[in-house]
Amino acid sequence: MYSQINKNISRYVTFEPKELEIFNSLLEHKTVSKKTILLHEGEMCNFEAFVIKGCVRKYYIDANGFEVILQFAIENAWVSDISFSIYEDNPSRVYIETLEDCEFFLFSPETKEELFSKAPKFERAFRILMQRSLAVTQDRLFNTISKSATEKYLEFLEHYPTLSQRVAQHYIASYLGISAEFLSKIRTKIAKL
Amino acid sequence: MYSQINKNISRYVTFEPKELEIFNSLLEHKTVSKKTILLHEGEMCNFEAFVIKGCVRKYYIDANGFEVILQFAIENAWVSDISFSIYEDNPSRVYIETLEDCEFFLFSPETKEELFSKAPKFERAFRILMQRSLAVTQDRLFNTISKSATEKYLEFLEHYPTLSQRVAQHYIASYLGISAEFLSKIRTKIAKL
DNA sequence: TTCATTTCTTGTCCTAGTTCAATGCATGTG
DNA sequence: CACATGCATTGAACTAGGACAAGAAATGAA
Repeated sequence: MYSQINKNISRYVTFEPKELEIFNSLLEHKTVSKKTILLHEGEMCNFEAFVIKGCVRKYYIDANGFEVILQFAIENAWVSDISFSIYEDNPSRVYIETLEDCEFFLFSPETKEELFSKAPKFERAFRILMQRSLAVTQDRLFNTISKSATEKYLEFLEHYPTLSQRVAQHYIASYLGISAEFLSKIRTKIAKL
Repeated sequence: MYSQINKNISRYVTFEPKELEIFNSLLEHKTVSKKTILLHEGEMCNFEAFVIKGCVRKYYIDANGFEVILQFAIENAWVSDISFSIYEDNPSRVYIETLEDCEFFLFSPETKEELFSKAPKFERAFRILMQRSLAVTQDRLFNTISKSATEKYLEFLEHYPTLSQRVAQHYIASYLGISAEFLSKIRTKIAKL
């Protein structure tokens, strides 16, 4: 049950069995059905979630009412809204929604603190996870700015080979920052090659 | 001399004078003249820099030879290439260049480790800094995807009021992900209002 | 002060991607 | 099963922004 998350958290920092025990004891296990919104815009995000099974999307709604998907999180990924740390008092601007039936491990900010005080090495592990998310996001920013829609789509397929089967195309379009219609045209063009 | 950086690092974590002393003793002070490249593509980034004075840009070069600016760092900001943490063995894909005469405090990865072992609370401070960078980058990704060039430029002016005076316009264009010519057209249109 | 280099502006033409239908196809639900 | 809703496709018309070129203005080095 805990092997997935323990493997994930141990990727860059090695933990003692005892430390992992503390970690596991603080996790909350949760099952959520498809199409459930875990976090609404305007709420405070009081969790950090590790996806054991399933798929979620994290998205903003822009000034014109369009959804912009910031992240897909599938098995072994973390999701949360960390933007509260920018505008400390302000509530979240993002939505987090399950796209499939999901299974999670959850943390509240308080239990995270408890973890850090009981086993300080986790501070380091979470710093490195954060660092990796930043690197991924920077990479995506670069791609968004410098690549054509077709290039972005092909790269997406390479990077998330299973995802294109699992989620609706218009979500992928939204993730890539292009219209659903245009993605469809790209796909027919690619298929003809 | 150390008050700026100490204020910065103490923003989210409170340190004892002794801890700050350790921190300061590990910093390397460096003066670099304008137009110096601190990090070339293909090198390992062996520093994390805090800008005391001056301005630097961090950029990629895309497949067509175009520069894409990922970050401007001015006084009290941190710059580094953290992408090494994604592709552990791979060297950096980014350049870091001073745009003005600059003064820095520098850290090597080794001294950072030394700091963490001597004063573990810094692990936390750097985790939170990382988290903030991630939030800023996510925000920027959202803007890049969902806003028009004009909106992005106006927001840039609001967010970095001094920067538009300090750096060449084509750098700003590159940061916004638009062509220098188009930015110029936007500016004349705005001026006519 | 002069010449060279970089930066900024402006115009013209062009294209990648959008918007708005309309249509067909899946799907899930009672 | 039928029907409603959501999803993907296609086409036509449109537009934001890019590419290119040429000139003006600013900066800087000698």
